[in-house]
Order: sequence, then structure tokens, then C-alpha cells
Amino acid sequence: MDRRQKKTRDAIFKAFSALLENKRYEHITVQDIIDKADVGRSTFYAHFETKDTLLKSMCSDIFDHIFEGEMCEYPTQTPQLEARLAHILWHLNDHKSDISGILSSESADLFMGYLKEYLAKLFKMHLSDFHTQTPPDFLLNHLVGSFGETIKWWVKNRMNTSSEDVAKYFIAVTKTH
Amino acid sequence: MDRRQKKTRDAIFKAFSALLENKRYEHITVQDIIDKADVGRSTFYAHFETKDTLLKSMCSDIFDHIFEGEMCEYPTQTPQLEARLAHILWHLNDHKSDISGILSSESADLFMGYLKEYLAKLFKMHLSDFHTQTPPDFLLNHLVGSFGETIKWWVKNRMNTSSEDVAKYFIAVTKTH
DNA sequence: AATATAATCGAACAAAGTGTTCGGTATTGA
DNA sequence: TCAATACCGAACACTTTGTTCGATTATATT
Repeated sequence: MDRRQKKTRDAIFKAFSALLENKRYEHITVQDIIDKADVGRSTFYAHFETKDTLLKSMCSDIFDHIFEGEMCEYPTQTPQLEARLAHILWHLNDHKSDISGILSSESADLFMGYLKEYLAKLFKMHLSDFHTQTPPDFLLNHLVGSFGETIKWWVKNRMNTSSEDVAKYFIAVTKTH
Repeated sequence: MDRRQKKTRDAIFKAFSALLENKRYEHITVQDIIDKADVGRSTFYAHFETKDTLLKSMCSDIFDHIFEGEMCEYPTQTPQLEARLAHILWHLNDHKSDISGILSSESADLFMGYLKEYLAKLFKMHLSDFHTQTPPDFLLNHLVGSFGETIKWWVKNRMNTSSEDVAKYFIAVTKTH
């Protein structure tokens, strides 16, 4: 790969990453990026079709690195899985600033954010039903987050499953004490 | 409230909802909305500061309705919670099209989407560790989704907890068999 | 029914962003 | 050295945004 290409690519990544620390993804413009990266407009579009493509490339770089060597078959035991998860989390530290920026974006998250406000109120009343050997805020986040993901799954599947069954499934995979 | 206001508000909601069925939230413009709603440009901005405000108002309408009467203290027992969750899911059917549209948005979801691809591969190897009385795709979605939410929580808390502890917490609240 | 009030219209506006093109310049790898 | 190619940068047409303002129109009230 041409040195110039790599240099430009890195400059764009770095600028994008820096911008993400102070600005939401949706509000960052290509103009912002090329200004910060000090790169010509046409050069940007020579590398990336769009802003989303840039994000995708960046994610691939990060994830390929983190999950490298993690994808082989292991004896499937929960302790082993736990170690793997810890390992992934450990590597994520290397990209702390990028990730923080990206995760603070909006949109479907706008919807989920509002939904979660209501779910949180609801689950708070039932916190004592569940496993309590974890910090309360972790537990609450887990319940709200995973039930939110359940709703996404359900909607994605065109709400084919009955609501009773979905609720049953959710209770089934979540540990009570 | 003036009839005209309500009429305009409804027209905008309806148009927005219709647009969401065929177009991602991020790509819908105010122009699209006022064209479909057949409403003056200035009228739109008289009602909503921005597109996000519109979404927020819409969400409030939906959630206030669904969670109405759900927010009082009950005897906190898991079967009772299960019924409540089912009830919420049931009501969500009334807003199927809106919700489907909103939940298909991108951005932070772009990042999470890529991350989840990797997580899914990983969890697939460990599926047999977990509770199996649910459909496999539900289980996989739950594990990937809730671990993704765990990562969000962790990042949001500035990664203060050690990665080992986070992994431990996650395993603790998730039911194995 | 008459009237004051308030919502809507529509056109125009500056500002900002998008994505593309193209001729010229500079760097690279062979 | 030299051909290939990556970059520059300016210009382009186009879209979107958010605001303004005077002219209409519908509304609630008396």
C-alpha cells in the first residue's frame, strides 16, 4: 500500500476519532473531518464513499484486532467463556475514546432511550426478584437493556411470537435468586 | 387546544410514521415530512424545534399510553412481572409500524451492529452452556444483546470496573442450565 | 352573526453540507 | 530516472436547514 494512502487513511481515522470525543456521530460532517485531518475534499471521497463507510472501516479495524485468535473452538464451558469475555473487554480499553464517542450517538437509540426510561421505572419495582450479587445499577441496566433487546428481536421478527411467550422466554433466561 | 393545531400535529405524526415504513429515520428530511403531511414549512417549525423533537413527542405519546396504570407498586413477584411485560408487549402491537421504522435506524447501532456480528460468532460456540428451553435465535439474541448492553454500561461508567468483574457480573445474572 | 385572536400559508433567504469533476502538482516505487 | 498514481483545491450544481414576514384562513367567544 502506498505510503500516501496509509498516511491519509490514518489522518482521517485520527481526526474522526478526535471529533467523536466532543461531538455526536450524527452531527459530525465530512467537512469537519477533512478540516481536522487536513486533507482535500476529493481525497476523502477517494477513500470512503460516505461517513458510514468510514465508521464501518474503523470498526472492522478495531474488531478484527480484538477478536483475532478468539474465534477458534474451545471446550465450551462457562468459566472459559467468562475469561474470553474479560479478554475482549480488556482489549476494548485500547480504543476507549473512539468507542465512547461512537456509543453516545442517537436515533434508534433516541427511541430506545425513551423506552428505557419507562422500563427502568418498572424494573426498579422488581429488583428484589433478581440476583443481587451484582451492583444494583449493573443489574438494572442489564434487565432494562436485555428486555429492550428482546423487544427489538421481537419487532424484527414481525412480532410473530405471542407476547406471553416472549415474556416467558425473557424470564426463562434471566437469573432470579 | 385549537382544532387546527391538533389537525396539523396529527398530520405530521401520520406522515412521519408513514415515511418511517420505507425510509430510515436518519434519511428522512423535514421536507419529506411537510410534503407528505401537506403542511407549510413554517408550520412544522412552529410545532417542533427539530426532527428529534418530533420523534421525542411521538415516543412520549406512545409510551405514556402503554405504561399508563403500569407504574403503581405491585407485590414484586416474578410471575407478576412476567404478566406486566406481556402486557407491555401486547400494547406495542398498536404502534407496530411506527416502532418497526424507528428501530431500524442506524448510527450507534452501526457500531453495535458490527460489534454484534463478532459477539454472535463467539456466543454460538457457547450456546450449549445456557438455558435451552427457549428458541435458539431468541437465546442468541439475548446473549449478544445483553452483553452488548453490558459493554455500553461499562463504557458509560468510564470503564471503572475491572474487565474481570464485568465478565463475572454478566455470567452471574445470566441463567445457565 | 360579528369580531378579535391565533394558526397556517408560501415565498424567499442565507448558511451549510453533499458528492462530483478536472487540471495541475508532488510523491512514490520500480 | 520516469511512469504511475495519490493528492490538491477550486469550482460546480444540488439539497437541506432554520428563519422571517406579510397575507390568509379558521377558530372560539360574545
